[in-house]
Amino acid sequence: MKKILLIEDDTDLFALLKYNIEKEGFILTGSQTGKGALDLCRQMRPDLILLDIMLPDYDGLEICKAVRKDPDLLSTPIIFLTARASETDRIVGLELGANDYVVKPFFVRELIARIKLQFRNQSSPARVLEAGGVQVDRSSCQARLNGTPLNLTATEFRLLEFLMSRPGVVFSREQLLNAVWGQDRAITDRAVDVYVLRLRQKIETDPTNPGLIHSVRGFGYTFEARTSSATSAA
Amino acid sequence: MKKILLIEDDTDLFALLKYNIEKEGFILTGSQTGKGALDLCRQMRPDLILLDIMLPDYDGLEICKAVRKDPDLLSTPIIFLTARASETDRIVGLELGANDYVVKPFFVRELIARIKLQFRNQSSPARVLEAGGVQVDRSSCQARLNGTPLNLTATEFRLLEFLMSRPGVVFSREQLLNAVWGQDRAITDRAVDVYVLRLRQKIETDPTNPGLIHSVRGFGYTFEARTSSATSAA
DNA sequence: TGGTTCCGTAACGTAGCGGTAACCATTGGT
DNA sequence: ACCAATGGTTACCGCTACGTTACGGAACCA
Repeated sequence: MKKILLIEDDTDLFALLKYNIEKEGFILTGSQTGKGALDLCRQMRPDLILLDIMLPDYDGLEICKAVRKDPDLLSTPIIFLTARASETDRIVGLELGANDYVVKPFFVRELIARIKLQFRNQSSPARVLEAGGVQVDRSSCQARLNGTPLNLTATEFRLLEFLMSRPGVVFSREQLLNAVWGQDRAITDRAVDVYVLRLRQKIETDPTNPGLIHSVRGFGYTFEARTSSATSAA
Repeated sequence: MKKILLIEDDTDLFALLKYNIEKEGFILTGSQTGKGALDLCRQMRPDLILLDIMLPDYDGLEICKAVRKDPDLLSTPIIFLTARASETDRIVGLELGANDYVVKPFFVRELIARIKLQFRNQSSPARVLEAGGVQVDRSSCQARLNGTPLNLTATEFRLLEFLMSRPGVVFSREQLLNAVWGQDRAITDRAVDVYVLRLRQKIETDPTNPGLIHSVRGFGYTFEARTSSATSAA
């Protein structure tokens, strides 16, 4: 189930939210101080962050900024809890990457609705990915190359799916291990190389394809369907 | 500018929203009936849809469903305007692909904030630095000079990225070693010089460029895109 | 139990990156 | 004008990072 991180210093509100959110079936971890919040984030990798903007020791906006700078947490949705409506301008106006906010006092059901909204919208992006003649159907776990089915293994599929979910973005081996294999697995990063090789052999059979999975020396791998453009390494 | 489609039957509210939304610089087209709304959508391809859930002739939810089925409109964000808080459950609960909602009566500023939120979230946080014709894209680990890709090696890229992250700030060789190479590495500071040279060769090919990486004698290096102004050293 | 598929590691070859050293150019002080 | 110090430039070689192959174990199926 989805993991939610709640950062809120008010003990009463914290308890209230914890009770109600867990009642909805989410797993809630919380911090009542801003101090350890960021480390906690990196550790638990929440699916969503509820962030009080006014913390005794930290500004919530600072935590938000820090999260957006961390490549691993970058796409984690953040919902702000703010005390005054006037603060919404700051939240929205600045390029912080806030995904939503609620103004105190709010109905718990309102917050729950917005949490669910985030998860809905997250999963909405295309059940099927397509680029460079490769189609990945998330619901049937089937990949096709120009219509003909590819026989990918589970790991191959997840790797391809993850790479294709953000075309052009370079992922380090460690990021790929975390995303595809899971964080705790003790796995050599060279395993990534082997799987990239296997994927390449399966999806780049077509010689017209200029290459879809690109190595970026010193950084990692990226998926990109290039039309016929120039070289790129970096 | 962004085009917004407003579907709302209440004449007063329609006028109020039209006035305020256009004041924010958005282009607003509207329909007071649900009937032609879908065709209007296909025609104008709005960047966002504001959809009243209670229309005299149509259910707003039906329009939403239809939009989500149209491949061209599928990813257009929809914000619902709903009369009762109890309706939010339907909006969120069903797999309609609503992106957000506001409950009437609402503050106009609240709606405006949520509109902006949609547009912000759409474009994932800018991970690109730009100055003096040089663009550094952190997510793709690619640097470009006036659009044409530069072939930077990993170290070159990180050095350029770091220098450009704080334009005008002078960094000592030691600071650069710590930031780009890591703290523990035992490396001669002259290595920095070599990499600055290599960077210069790659990004200052254009003779119009007056120089982007500047040496500050006795101190270190700085990145600054100077128009044509005078130099200034410590 | 045997066979097959999948998974991850180990090992090897190679291209080119990375860092050093050495030399040259420039600056600045006296 | 001289010298010292700093920075620019070049060439060279070790070694890292990656591609690739082969192998052993685990899981699955019949």
